[in-house]
Amino acid sequence: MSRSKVTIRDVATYAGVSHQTVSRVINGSRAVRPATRARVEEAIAALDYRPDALAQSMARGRSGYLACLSPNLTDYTFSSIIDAAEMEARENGYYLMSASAPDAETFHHLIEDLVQSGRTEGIMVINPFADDRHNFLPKGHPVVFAGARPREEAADSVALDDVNVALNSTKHLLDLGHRYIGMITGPGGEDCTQDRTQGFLQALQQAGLDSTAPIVEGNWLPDSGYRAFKQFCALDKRPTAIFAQNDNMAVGVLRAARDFGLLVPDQLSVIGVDDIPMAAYFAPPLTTIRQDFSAIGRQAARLLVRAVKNAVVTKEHLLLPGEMIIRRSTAPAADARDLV
Amino acid sequence: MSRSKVTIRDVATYAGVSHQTVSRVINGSRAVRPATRARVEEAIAALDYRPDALAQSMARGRSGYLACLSPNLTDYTFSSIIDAAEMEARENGYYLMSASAPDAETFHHLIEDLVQSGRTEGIMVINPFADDRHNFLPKGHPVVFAGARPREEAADSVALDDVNVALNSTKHLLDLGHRYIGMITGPGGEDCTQDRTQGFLQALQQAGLDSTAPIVEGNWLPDSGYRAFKQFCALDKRPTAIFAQNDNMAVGVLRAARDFGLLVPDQLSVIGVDDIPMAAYFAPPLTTIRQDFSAIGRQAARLLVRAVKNAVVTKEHLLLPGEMIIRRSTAPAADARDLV
DNA sequence: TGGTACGATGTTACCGGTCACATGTTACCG
DNA sequence: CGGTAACATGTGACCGGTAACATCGTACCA
Repeated sequence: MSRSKVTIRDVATYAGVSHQTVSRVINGSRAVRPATRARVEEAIAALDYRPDALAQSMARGRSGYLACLSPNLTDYTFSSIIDAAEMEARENGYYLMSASAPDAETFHHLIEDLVQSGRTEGIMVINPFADDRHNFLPKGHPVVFAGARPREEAADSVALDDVNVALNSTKHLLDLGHRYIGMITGPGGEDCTQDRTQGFLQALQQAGLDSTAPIVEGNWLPDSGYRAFKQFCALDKRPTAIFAQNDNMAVGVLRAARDFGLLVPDQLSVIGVDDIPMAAYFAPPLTTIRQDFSAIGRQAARLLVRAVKNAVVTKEHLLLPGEMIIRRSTAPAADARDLV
Repeated sequence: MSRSKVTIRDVATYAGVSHQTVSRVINGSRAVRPATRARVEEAIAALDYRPDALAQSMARGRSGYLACLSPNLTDYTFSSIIDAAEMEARENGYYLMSASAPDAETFHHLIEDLVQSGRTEGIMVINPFADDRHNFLPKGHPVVFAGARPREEAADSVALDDVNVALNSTKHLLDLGHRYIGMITGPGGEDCTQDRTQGFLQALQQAGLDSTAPIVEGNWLPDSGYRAFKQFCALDKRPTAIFAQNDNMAVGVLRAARDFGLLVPDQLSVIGVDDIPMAAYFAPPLTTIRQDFSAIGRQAARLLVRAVKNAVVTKEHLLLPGEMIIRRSTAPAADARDLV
């Protein structure tokens, strides 16, 4: 009942000390005699006092909040990064508040309102290079990019080693004897798409294959994988293996193959990227490259906290490795199999 | 450069008015002469002034934040609710900050720190009755439950109409001629599990079947569905259809059936609940009851905002209907088919 | 035993807004 | 033309903490 109105001065009066001493006790200052501390703590308990976080923030000039902007929250890859980041932030004494910005305009508005107004001390941006939104980023404010390498060096970043991941998945297919491999990419403008494409082409080149491999652009969603499959089928020569730049699209391929009577992996190998939780449950279970989303989130939060605390430090750009998870959607190429 | 230090009084001086007039302009008060307003706005632009959100919150006594606590963020059902709630909150002038509380202790601690300290004005709790965490909820503080009916009437709530959803899915199986139906439930302690179980039994009863149907407890995750399938197979008489209380577990059953050489839907029908985005991509595509997570989130946020604004209103308890999505994992029972 | 340093505590200003109220100005009316 | 209402603006307190500095007492050392 008296709740929510009891202030630090009430406690001070009750304990017979000055409000500053109460403040010292709250903040664990050593400069308080044990007896005094005990009296204050007793008063705090008696009055059920809780420091007002807003007033603290105001006085300290630190809000204690970090922000995380992502295109949405429903995508597993985003939400799992955020989940980890939030915990890491909390363990470091910060709250992470996440907001989705489906479009650049919302993004701009959020930056304006979250950052410029001092609500947040630092900001984490997931998948920042899907459009021109990174241009709106505030100068001189701690920023970390998660899930994509930054095009500029101005901020810390944590991302999957996309080039190598693509390189390795493609190599896996090559090792299985596939010589004509199709790829389904993410939207062309995205950094991540470009890196994975680069890795793919690099692997082909290293194998001495010309890079006339068929490439279809998707949008990360299963249905675009489904449609891409149909495009591959319309080609004169159908690829014997498909590298989808994420699991969602790979799953679309799996489904399409089934619908059109093509056996995976016997007639077509499929590999994805991410290792979404359901990957093992499709038919057949999906071979993929696992991303450690949790690590990405935690590292990003850690870098952000660091940037917030020490104004100037050299920027770090972390590239996390992927882990190949071989399930049953990839197999030796039909012609290669004959040789065995 | 001068950024972040320019205050309302700087603007006032620049415009030759009092700080209070600037405050009026910021807040869109009508009581400012157009000419004055123009001068102030000019000053604001010239100085690149942005009101300090913290100071505003402090002075107004309102933080402008709502909190959302959920067991985690990675689960699609949670993240999609939160995503929608966050947007709705934002459209109503609030920020929603979400935090995951995997266990009751963390939950308790978060409540303490987020609510009691005045950081947030209201709190949304997703899936609140998994353990005793709801006992920690603060009295006299706006609360809304999302995703589960509350056991007490003290707060608003928005949830799927679990009883009817279960009733209908079971009826669907009964209509297909199945007479021996197995069920995989969520953890026994959860409200949602209990409601869905109730609907299931109710449907059986209405069909004049005794309720000796085999029931196995799962944990909402695919693997528990897989294991449940094996338990069903160990029975003297194997069910011809399975109602899984969520899609994840249904997917586990699909996978297990395939692994053990049972054809779905020919030899076994499977139905889930949720309609996760991937539901259409399994083999076979999963029949399920769609939950409108977005509506749940938005409604919950709307109720919370309402509760925050008007201290006392009668509590609302919204029950949203599910939508049956019939795909290919359910089919007439083998014996019933013979009759056709 | 006096001076100094340090530990414990109090005092006052301040963070950057908003609020309640006072004051000044303009307009309207009898 | 004086009085009053409505409008426009200014003044000072206040929100609930923290920071910087002042003060006081005591222990230590020469």
